[in-house]
Amino acid sequence: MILEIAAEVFSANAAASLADVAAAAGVGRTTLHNRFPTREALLLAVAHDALDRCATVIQDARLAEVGADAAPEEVRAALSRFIEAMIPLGPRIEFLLRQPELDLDKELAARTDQLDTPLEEFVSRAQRAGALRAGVPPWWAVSSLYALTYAAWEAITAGLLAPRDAAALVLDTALTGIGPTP
Amino acid sequence: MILEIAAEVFSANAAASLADVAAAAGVGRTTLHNRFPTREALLLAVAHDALDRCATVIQDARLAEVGADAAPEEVRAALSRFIEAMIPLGPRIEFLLRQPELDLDKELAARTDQLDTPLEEFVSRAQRAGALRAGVPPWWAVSSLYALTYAAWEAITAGLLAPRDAAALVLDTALTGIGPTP
DNA sequence: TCGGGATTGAACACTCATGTTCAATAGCAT
DNA sequence: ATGCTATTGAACATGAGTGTTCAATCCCGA
Repeated sequence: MILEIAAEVFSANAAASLADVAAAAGVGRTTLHNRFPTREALLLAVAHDALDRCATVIQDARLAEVGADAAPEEVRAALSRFIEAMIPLGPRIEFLLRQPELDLDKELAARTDQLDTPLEEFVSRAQRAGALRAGVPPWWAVSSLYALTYAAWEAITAGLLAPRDAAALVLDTALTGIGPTP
Repeated sequence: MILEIAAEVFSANAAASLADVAAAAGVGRTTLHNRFPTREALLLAVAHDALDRCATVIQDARLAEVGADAAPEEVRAALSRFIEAMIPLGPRIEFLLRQPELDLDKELAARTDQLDTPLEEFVSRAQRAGALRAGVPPWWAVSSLYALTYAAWEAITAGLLAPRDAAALVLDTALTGIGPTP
């Protein structure tokens, strides 16, 4: 619980003090120090929690069940599950994006890479199945998905997009783009 | 010159000290203080410089010349000009993304909105011309373009993508997505 | 060569976040 | 009720960044 609030506070202000975090979480600053001895420990804990949630989302989307012979509808459904579940993680993704110092941590970097692997393999299989376009580098497909999902999250916080519509919009844009219907 | 370096330093570490910036820029800390009296003044100057460059890019892309009767090739060419010119602004866009406190500045927020307007109008005209798909909200088309362009910039810095290939990749993904070729 | 503005390093006071300690308190299980 | 643990506010020392001042120096045009 503290970790989610900390993610939000640090997202809104990367230089927020621990007193700010404690106040936002409704606990004393001493308590915060008891659980996370240093500022860096707190930042790492928030980051690992965020990655934990991403891992869960990827698991729950059951991308691994989609084989190289899957029908396009299956791929679409799996992607939809993934996007739908990623969107609520917006504040945590925002935190990871806005704390570039964390990129220097080897363990976090390794975990991030680990998260991308199943996604890229999924894309690769979907391409062989003809459900995603061949020729697109899997890492780029994954990057695009993340980028569009994050853009949707931003639009939601800006009040431009209804949360219920977000996943469909991202999926549609990712799959068919914004070009003319041929 | 100082502003570009400052953008890079603050992108790599949002909490960088003014001494860090001065050292990276190869000037004394006193000189930095002479030009930008306070830290906030420096941050605002960097942000305004970034927005200035974005405005120039948008001008130079000559989106306004593309009317509601433009051919798809014209629209594609204009978008290509825009994306191509945006990519070198990567560090500055990164700076704007990673300094959320700046969002609180009314003037900056107003300028950001002003920048989006011509883009959204361009999208709107291109949709009427049938060169972009109707039904996609113009603000979302613009958001998607930004998101994909930024993703490409990240890929470049990660060494995954050749700078020369970036614009074509973004344009292709934005227009036709990563779904199967129908 | 000379003069003036810009640049610089050093030093200073000030503020603020951090991390620590400690005694008081609250909640909870026995 | 009793004892234990977690929580809390207060206070403190420390370190780091900020903004200021000033004298020394550099650079460039006159």
